[in-house]
Amino acid sequence: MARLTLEDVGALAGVSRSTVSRVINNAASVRPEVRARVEAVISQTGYVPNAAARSLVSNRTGVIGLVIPSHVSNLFEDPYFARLIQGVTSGAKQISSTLTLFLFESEEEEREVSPRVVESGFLDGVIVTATRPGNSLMRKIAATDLPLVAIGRPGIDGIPYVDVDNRAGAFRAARFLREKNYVRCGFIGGPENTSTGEDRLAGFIDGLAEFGTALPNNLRAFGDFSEGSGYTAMSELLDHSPDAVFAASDGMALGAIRRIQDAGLSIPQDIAVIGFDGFTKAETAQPPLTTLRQPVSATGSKAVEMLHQILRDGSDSVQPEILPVELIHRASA
Amino acid sequence: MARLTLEDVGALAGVSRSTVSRVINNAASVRPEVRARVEAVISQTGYVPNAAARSLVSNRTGVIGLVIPSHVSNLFEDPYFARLIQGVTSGAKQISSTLTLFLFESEEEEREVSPRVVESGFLDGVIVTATRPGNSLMRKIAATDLPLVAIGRPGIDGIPYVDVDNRAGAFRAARFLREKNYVRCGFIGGPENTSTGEDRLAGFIDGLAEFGTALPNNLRAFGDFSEGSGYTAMSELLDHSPDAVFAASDGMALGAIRRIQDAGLSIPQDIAVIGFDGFTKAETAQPPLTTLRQPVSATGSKAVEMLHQILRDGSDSVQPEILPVELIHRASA
DNA sequence: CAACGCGTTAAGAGCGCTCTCTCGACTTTT
DNA sequence: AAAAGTCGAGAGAGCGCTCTTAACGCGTTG
Repeated sequence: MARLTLEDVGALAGVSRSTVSRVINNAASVRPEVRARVEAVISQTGYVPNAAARSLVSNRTGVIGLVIPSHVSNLFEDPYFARLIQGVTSGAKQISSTLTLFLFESEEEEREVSPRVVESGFLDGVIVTATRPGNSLMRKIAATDLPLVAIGRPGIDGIPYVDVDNRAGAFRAARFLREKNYVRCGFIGGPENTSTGEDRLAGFIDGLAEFGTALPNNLRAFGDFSEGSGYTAMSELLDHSPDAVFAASDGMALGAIRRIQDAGLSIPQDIAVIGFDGFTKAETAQPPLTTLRQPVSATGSKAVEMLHQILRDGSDSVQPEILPVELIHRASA
Repeated sequence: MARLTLEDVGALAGVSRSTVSRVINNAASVRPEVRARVEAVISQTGYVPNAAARSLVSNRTGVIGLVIPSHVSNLFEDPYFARLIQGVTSGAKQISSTLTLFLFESEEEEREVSPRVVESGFLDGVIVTATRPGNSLMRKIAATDLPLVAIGRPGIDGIPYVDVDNRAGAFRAARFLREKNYVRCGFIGGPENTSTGEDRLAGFIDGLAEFGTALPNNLRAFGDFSEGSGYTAMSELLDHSPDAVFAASDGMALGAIRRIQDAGLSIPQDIAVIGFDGFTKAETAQPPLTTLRQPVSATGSKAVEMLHQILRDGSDSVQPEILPVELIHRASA
């Protein structure tokens, strides 16, 4: 059977196309009895409005984009993105939108696809994640009038964003370690040119400073959030005998644990370890990892919520949101 | 500035709307000199055709859906899906389509969203993954005329699908263990009502049978592919003293390794372990995991390719594709 | 030189929907 | 009881595009 149109449904219900349209859009000015008749026909026939026709005239597609830039493509296996996508999906469901994913694997791809993404009117708005300050993709999107929400502090003013309180979390980690009287606290950070990397470093330094402690350069090492990079970074730190380490991701913390154990040292007796993320793999680690749990899924749904608000009320109405992180105390520190 | 239309571009180039349309769609019958003039205007103005208007008339949206049913939502953090999504995305890029994600968290959601997914004409086709035989969502989609490709053997006849050769992989694992003279080979399987679960079990049994060995019931245990479930399943097997174990996922293999080590036994001396997946976490395990590497990303892009072929040539033209898996020999077996 | 064919372009219709405008029927007001 | 307002529903326009059809110039042919 060919697909039904509004006109067909109207004919079947003995009303005009306009009336059926009104019923579907829950508009007023339809007698309850007529409405019921139309609804009956709709549910019997299984009529579903044509999305393209609808958005052609309404300029709304019910589609939001989630943009994941190329520089994280190798990190995409990190559960972070899975959770984020789950959060965004569930947020999208709330506002009866669907999610389209823009996953770039090279900067070249970013350049090519961008006009199509942005200009075709195919999207109601986009969420850009894993930004690095000055990311060109974000800058380009921001330059258009496509509604935009960033996940993580964007490098550009005036862009609404959701972030977790990386700074407070790292601060908390430092305080926790100092209160337990660890005196040589090391740090394994994420990439320095990311807001997440910067904030977790800054928060940790501040937290130590609260106790009059500094973070010497030789107790800092950096990775890319992955377990392998944590292992390598820990090797560096080991030369300077820390008695505790705060890693800016659970993955790196796990790498660090492995490195420490490979050195024949035990956790937390010789070196305490704290991670950041709160993923399941932190629970089942040996020893279970003390970590700062960030609400990843909530970040995703919050971003959708903000986007929805912008779509409704305009972008002036929204403020950045900073979601709290929580210290989970387990055996590793 | 308001968005340009074909008409505007035509006016700027001194031609009609139709000609501009022809240029954009690379149709014949446009004089090179006119084409150049139009293209110049397009690139100067940054004109991008309106997606909704386009698909209203052409009945093509350039959007394909990836459906991930509810029963795996708790497994979504498994790198499998990340890789699959990467594969699908890159396949979609090849055919200049975009990917929309349908991620369900409950069966109720599956029911509600399904008409919208399927009937609105919003999708050119869908890829349904992680199917269980008789999955109602798949059945429902198959009943419509929306082009469909399954990932993993679907329970329904006539549906084109891509799968990895689970059976041959498991067969290979059995042969590998028997050739190394392990005599009490245990099995940790996935959910029994999944095609993946079934095939890996059947292949393993066949492989053992090749050497005249049976797989007794007390050397079989089942999990849900997750690490925790592997740990639990291994506990059961331990009571029946296997000297080798084949786990139907790397996650479960890692859980099994942990369980074996917790029992004070060593790998592979006391018990050999083989996994299935070939994910990075298998490499960095202690000991590194021997496993069957399946081409997940390729599975995703292959599925898109098949869908594209169906879109072009009709669904009669495609045959199921079974992608090979590869034994990666490491220290655990 | 009229008739024809061909390549190139314009004009027009129409995809399925939303939204404004209008009109008719009915209710309220004075 | 007539004028005014209110509500319900239909007719029509038009969103921006593709595709069919028609027209137009030009060279070729009998």
